[in-house]
Amino acid sequence: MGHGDGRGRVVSPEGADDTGTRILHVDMDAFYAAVEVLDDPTLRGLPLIIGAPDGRSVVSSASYEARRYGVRAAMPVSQALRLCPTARIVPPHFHRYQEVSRQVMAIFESITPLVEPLSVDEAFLDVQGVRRLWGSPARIAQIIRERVQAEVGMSCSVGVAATKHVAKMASTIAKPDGMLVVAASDTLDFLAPRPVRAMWGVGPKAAEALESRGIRTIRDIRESSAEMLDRAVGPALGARLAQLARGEDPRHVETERVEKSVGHEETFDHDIVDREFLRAELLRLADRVAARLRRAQWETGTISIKIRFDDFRTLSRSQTLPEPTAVGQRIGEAAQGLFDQIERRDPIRLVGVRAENLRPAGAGGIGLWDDDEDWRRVEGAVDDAVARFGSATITRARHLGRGDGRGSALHPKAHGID
DNA sequence: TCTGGGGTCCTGCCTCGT
DNA sequence: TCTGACGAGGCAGGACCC
Repeated sequence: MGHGDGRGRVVSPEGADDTGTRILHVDMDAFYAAVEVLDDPTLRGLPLIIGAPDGRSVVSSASYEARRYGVRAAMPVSQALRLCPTARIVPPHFHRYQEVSRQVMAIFESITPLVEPLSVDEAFLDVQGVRRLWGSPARIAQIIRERVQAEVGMSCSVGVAATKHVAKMASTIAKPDGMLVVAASDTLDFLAPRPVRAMWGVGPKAAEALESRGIRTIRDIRESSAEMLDRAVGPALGARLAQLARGEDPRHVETERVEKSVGHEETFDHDIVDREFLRAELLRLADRVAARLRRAQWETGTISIKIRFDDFRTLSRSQTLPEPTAVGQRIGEAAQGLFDQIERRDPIRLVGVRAENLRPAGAGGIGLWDDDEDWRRVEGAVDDAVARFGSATITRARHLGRGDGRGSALHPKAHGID
């Protein structure tokens, strides 16, 4: 296993025992912040908060300098600034993060074809079949760290283990800029003392449910009965945790992933009561969803909407369509229909539209759509809303409006939105 | 203090057809 | 013809992940 390198990092030594390992979990360190530093080196060493500076935005990522003040991802920006008043707020540049992500993933794929990206900044690699080419898993992990640093200019942390779950936990412990190798025979000793909250899939609720029954560590999970775990977190999660606690994880590295749903949602700068405006917003979101479906050549069989009220109560409504579609108008009408059935009239802070039950276009659907007609209708609805209210929120809605990949000033990419 | 946006998965309840 | 059991699928809500 690993040890500190004298600079507070966890780095397994050269020649660490990696017997029985084959999975690497590579996680970029404070990725968004690191990309911003890459593009503007004057930011290096500063506490950075990646997030929109105004409205109701939350922290997307923070540099380690900001994390020292307690700043964490998903924290409201206003709260982060109270903790670290000297932090520099940098608005996110998601397209740039995708670009750098492709560079990093290309390095992984030059090592092994078995790469499973989990998000823009992390991936699992199965290196079992490329040991002759590159060396042992621990050696490959070291090569990856060096190449990412040399070719992209950023640091990453790597966990090396026999299973995905342990590799992921190891990389988390190794952060930042570290590497931790857990030999297969060390797996149970590695897991035993760790808190249940460190397990993948255990969030605040599940952790509380387990801890209230005296189950605090992974060893405790291993020693708990199936019935006890079932009562605490339900049969599915209970069985999974028991398996992971025994060091078993049957999941392979999957290179193919099929999207199961596509959606868009938006939180307003201020809560909205006006139903017509909200209906227009649903239409706009539906149009963006439809555009993405068409680009991917998918159709949707089920539409769902999400509504969040000012008190944060959230509800969803869904409807299976008589025929699958990728037409913005049909998706929008379904979304509006679902919205109209909601009786509660309190101010609303968020609306969302999601397409589920996806299938390839033309596989029995109606297969007709017209971007221009969709767009004219959305534009008309937004125009109506602007004429009636003229608020900043509506102006923003107009700018975000066209999601079909055409247009110029109204093109979403002109505003950094995909 | 005041909580984004994009997703996946699970659970419980209900309806419907057999 | 009525009734109950059962499975499948739709729907709503929530936890979790990055």
